[in-house]
Amino acid sequence: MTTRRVRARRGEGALLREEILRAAEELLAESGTEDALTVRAVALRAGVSTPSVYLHFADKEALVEAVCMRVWGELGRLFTENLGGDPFLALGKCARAYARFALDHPVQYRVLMMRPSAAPGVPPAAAEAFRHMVDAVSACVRTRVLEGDPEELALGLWSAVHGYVSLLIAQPAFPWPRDREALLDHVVRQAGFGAAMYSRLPRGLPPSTELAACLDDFGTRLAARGGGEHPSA
Amino acid sequence: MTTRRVRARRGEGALLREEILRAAEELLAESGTEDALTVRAVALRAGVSTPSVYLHFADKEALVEAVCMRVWGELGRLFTENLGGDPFLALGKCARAYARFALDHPVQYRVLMMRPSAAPGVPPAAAEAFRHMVDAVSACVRTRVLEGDPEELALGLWSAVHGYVSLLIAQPAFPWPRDREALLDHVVRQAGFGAAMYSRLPRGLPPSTELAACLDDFGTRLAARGGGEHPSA
DNA sequence: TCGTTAACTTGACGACGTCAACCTGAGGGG
DNA sequence: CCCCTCAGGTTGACGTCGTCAAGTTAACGA
Repeated sequence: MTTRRVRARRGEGALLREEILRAAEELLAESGTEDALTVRAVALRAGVSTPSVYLHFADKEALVEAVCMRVWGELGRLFTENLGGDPFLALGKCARAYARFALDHPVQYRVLMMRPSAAPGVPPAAAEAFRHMVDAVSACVRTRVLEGDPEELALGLWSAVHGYVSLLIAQPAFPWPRDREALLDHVVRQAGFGAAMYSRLPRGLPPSTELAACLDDFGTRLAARGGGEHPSA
Repeated sequence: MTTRRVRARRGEGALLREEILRAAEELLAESGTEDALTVRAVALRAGVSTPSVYLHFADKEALVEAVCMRVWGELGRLFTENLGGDPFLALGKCARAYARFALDHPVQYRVLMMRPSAAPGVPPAAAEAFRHMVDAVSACVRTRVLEGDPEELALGLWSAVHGYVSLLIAQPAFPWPRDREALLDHVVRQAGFGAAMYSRLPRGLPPSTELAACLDDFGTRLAARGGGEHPSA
C-alpha cells in the first residue's frame, strides 16, 4: 500500500501505468465514491510520488478516462458472453447483464456514464462495446422481431436500460420496488417491447379507452401462442 | 457583479440567500459547466465575501441542493401545464416537455440527476414533481390504457425518458440521430407502449419470428381503428 | 447616545491538480 | 572495472478549492 515502490528497470517504465490504473480501480471500488479518486491517493496507493502519475497520464481526466476504458472493456465482454440462441432472448440477457453490472458497480458506472465527457469522439473500447449492442439488435432485425435502423434501435434500448439503472443509482430515495430482479424484468421487457412496437405504430392513435381494448386483445392473442420460454425481452 | 453588495438591514439577512441562489443559477447557466459553480465565484457574483455563503448554506452541497430544488420546481410546473385532455396524450406531452427541458438545460439537468445525492430522503420539491408524474399515470390507469401500480409505472416511464436525455447529454459522441424531435417521438412512444404492453405480456414468449408476426398483426389492427390524433405516447 | 447583536469580513488551514527543477541508479561503452 | 547517460523517478512550490475561527461594522431599541 504505502510501501515505496521499487524503481522499474530500464524500458519497463510503462509497468507503473498498469499499477496506477489498478490503484485507481481499487480506490473507486473500496471507497464507494469517486471523490476518493485523487491523484495523490492513487499515487500513494501505487507507492509512488504524486507527480509520477503525470509520467503516464496527461492529467487527472486522462487517468479517469483510462479507468473508464477498462469498464467499457468489461461491458463489452459481458455482451459477447450473452449472445447466441434466440436473438430477442439474447438481447434480453445482454440487457439484464448490463443492468446487473451497473447496479453491482454503481461507482464505476457513475464515473463511466454520468461524467462530463471531455473527449470529442467515441473511444475504441466504447465503440467496440456499442458495436456488440448493435450486433445483438441486428440479429433481432433479421428475424423481424425488431424493425428499423439497428444503431438507432440499440441507442433506444441502451437508453431505456441506462435510464433505469442510472436513476436507481443517482436517486435511490424514490419509491423503487423492493425486488430488483422483478424490476430488471420490468425494464427489459418494457424496453424490448417498446422498441418492437414502435415501428409498427400508426401515426394517429385511438383514444385511451379504445387503445386499452386493443392492447388487451393483443395480450390474450400472444398468450395463446406463447411458448414456455424463459421470460425475457 | 463584482460591486460590493450593500449590507442588508436588520432582520433581512435572508435576502442574501436569494441573491446567492440567483448568482449560482446564473453561473451554471452562463458557464455551461458545473465546475464553474464555486463557492468563491458565487460569493463574488453576489457581491459578498466568500464565507458569507456559509451564513445561509451549511456547505457547498447544501447550496447545490437548493439550486436543485429550484429546478425540481420548474419541472413540477412543467407537468401541471401539460395535464388535461386524453390521459395517454397528456402523459406524452409531459414526457416531451420534460425531455425538452433537460436538453435545453443540460447543465442544470446534470446537476439535478447525475450528482451523488447525499440527502437521505426525497426533498419536498422533488416529491411534488414526482407526484405529478404519478397523477398523470394514474389517469391512464383509470382509462385502463395502463395497468399496474401507478408509482411503479411512473418510475418506469421516467426512467425511459431520463435514459434518453441523460445519455444524450453525457455521451454526445455516440451516433445519435440528427432530428431531435423525431428522437423524442421515438423515445416517448417506445416508453409509453412498453409500459402499456408490459402488464399484458404472458410469462413465456414465442420465438422471435413468430413474435414478429404477432406484432405485425397488432400494428395493422391498430391502424385500422386509429383516429387522426396527434402522434404521441 | 450607547450597548447589543445581526450581518458580514479577514485571514488562515489543509487538500486538491499541476508544474519546473532536481535527483538517482541501471545498464552500456571504454 | 569505472563512469556517463538518461529513463525513471522525487522535491518543493504555485494557485485554487471548501471551510472555519476570530474579528469588524452598522442598524436598531433603550
